Amino acid sequence: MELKPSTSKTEYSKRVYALVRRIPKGRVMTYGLIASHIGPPQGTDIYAYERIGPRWVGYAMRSCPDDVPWHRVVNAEGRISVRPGLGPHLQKSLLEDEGVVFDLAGRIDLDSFGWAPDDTNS
DNA sequence: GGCATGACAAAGG
DNA sequence: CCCTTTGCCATGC
Repeated sequence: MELKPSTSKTEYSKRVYALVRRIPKGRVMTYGLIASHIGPPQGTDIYAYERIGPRWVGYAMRSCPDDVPWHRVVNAEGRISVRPGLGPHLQKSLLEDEGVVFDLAGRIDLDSFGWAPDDTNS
């Protein structure tokens, strides 16, 4: 897939959406994992990317299309990130409906529910 | 076209 | 466990 220099950021967002759509039901992905799997856009300092990559994913998800299962994206601690205007309640409910279990601290066991594109056990 | 802000993460207090 | 700082770009006003 080509990456036009002038629209690399937009393409990047598309990649994020595409990847998030691939997350199986009942599994979750972290921002950092998404970022590292997609890789930095052309001309991006990869060292800087390792620090801000996850953040870019967050920017992209901020205005997610309706067909993107945004609730399957959680932060590195397995915690739900609060969306502007919405409390964590909705996202938690959506995930629990899919069988995702939260521990007493309200965190997801990424070791069990975390998913990667190359996860054969999808 | 400048200024403030932020779905993150890791480290430090 | 909670709060603060730093990294650094896209987005919104």
